Amino acid sequence: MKILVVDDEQLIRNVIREYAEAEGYKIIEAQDGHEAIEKVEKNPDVALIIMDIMMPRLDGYSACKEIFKIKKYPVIMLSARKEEYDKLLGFDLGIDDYVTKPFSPKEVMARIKAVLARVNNRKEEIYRYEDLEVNYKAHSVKIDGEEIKLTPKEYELLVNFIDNEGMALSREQLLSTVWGYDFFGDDRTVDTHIKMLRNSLGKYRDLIVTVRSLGYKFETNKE
Amino acid sequence: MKILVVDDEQLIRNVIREYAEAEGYKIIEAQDGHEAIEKVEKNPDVALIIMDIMMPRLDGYSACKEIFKIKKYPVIMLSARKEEYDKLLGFDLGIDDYVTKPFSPKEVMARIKAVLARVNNRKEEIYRYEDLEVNYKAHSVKIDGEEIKLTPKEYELLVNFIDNEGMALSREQLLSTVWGYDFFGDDRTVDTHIKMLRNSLGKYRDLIVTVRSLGYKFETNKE
DNA sequence: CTTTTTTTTCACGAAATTTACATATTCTTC
DNA sequence: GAAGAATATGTAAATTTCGTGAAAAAAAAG
Repeated sequence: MKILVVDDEQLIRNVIREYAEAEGYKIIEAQDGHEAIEKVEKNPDVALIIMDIMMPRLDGYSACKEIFKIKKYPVIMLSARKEEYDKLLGFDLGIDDYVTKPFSPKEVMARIKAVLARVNNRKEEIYRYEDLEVNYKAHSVKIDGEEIKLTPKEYELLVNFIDNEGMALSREQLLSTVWGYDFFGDDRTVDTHIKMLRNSLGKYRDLIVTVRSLGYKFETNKE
Repeated sequence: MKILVVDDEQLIRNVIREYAEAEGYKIIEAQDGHEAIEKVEKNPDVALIIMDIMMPRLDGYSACKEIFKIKKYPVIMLSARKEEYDKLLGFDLGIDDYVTKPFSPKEVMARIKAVLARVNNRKEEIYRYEDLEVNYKAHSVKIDGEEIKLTPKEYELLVNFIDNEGMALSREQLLSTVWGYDFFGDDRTVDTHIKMLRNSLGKYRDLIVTVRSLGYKFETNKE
């Protein structure tokens, strides 16, 4: 999970990097608002932004405003003085949390976790097609009311297909979204998992359509 | 649904009002403990009280004591310093949640929702499934009418599972809700406690289902 | 302060899952 | 309908994840 740390003080960036990397997060740094915007554009998959308010060139508020035009990212604000907090509330920018300097690294880590947990907790729907039912909350799949057991990869694959219903996905795409950007294995691994997922899907095995020379797609006949 | 916000700082009251009304809640305000008691007497149908600890005239802690004599309302406490939590916990007043200042409006809203959801799920004082019985008030668990002894962590875990029946919970989620958001230990600690809880649950050990590569869920077959 | 209970860490083995790869099958093109 | 290319399938080895017990650490009780 990527975190973008925006602060003009290198010491602050280093401290957060050290602690966050120990927790398994990937850190990207920026020194000011402008650089923050650039980094977000290059790394649209950052999960959280930690942003100082007072910075040269472009301050934290303004940078957030710009960044939110691209996408509404979760943000934790850093600031030196308490009064700035009141301003923040007034601005109603949609800041997720706020930490005053000086802070303990432990506190920042706790807040990072808290914000990410809250943001990630928004799955609630159930996907249905005929007698196929995917319950995201329960992490379960039912066919004809009977729960079928999927391995983690099968489940992730299926969810990814459903999220991109009707769209052909290349093996590379599937590898990078389901397996992760750091997977260095064989393309054909996908085929094996498709095979297993199809078997698990039983009478719905044909929802996964082979797109020759490209990859696969999930397609229902509902129109 | 009515929420009573008790804080001497108008800014805080305004912020909470603004966010809560956007979510469809009705807000009543009070500036101190005495006023809070008055407002509760006038509006006995409030669904939740958000209360600051440090206030002039009558502090939040004492106000709660008085209010609970009327009725046990769900309460979220606000406080400026962390040490104040410990006091709260020590006094075991039955606070549902607490938030440290400075807080993010979103965090408070998330907690409001969580507390209300939990309270609504607990209309009954006792959770029952077949011969499993959890008495929230008494903090006790019975199987076949026999009380079983759970350690505090086992009990908290079980209650958390029941509150989220059917939902797959990651180890991180369990750690942050049962252990607290500032727990910095090993993920696998959860496994050990699951093991112990399962052993304690005897014939109901299978109600706790492992969700491979994710965590665990509490699942009954009742439909 | 000592004893007891509870919590946490950790490492091992078992079980489930993932991967690679060999072979079979299907599809496309001519 | 044959050749070549791409996909499907079966198998077994490699890896990951989980359950468990034991011991260390921490907290609570005496």
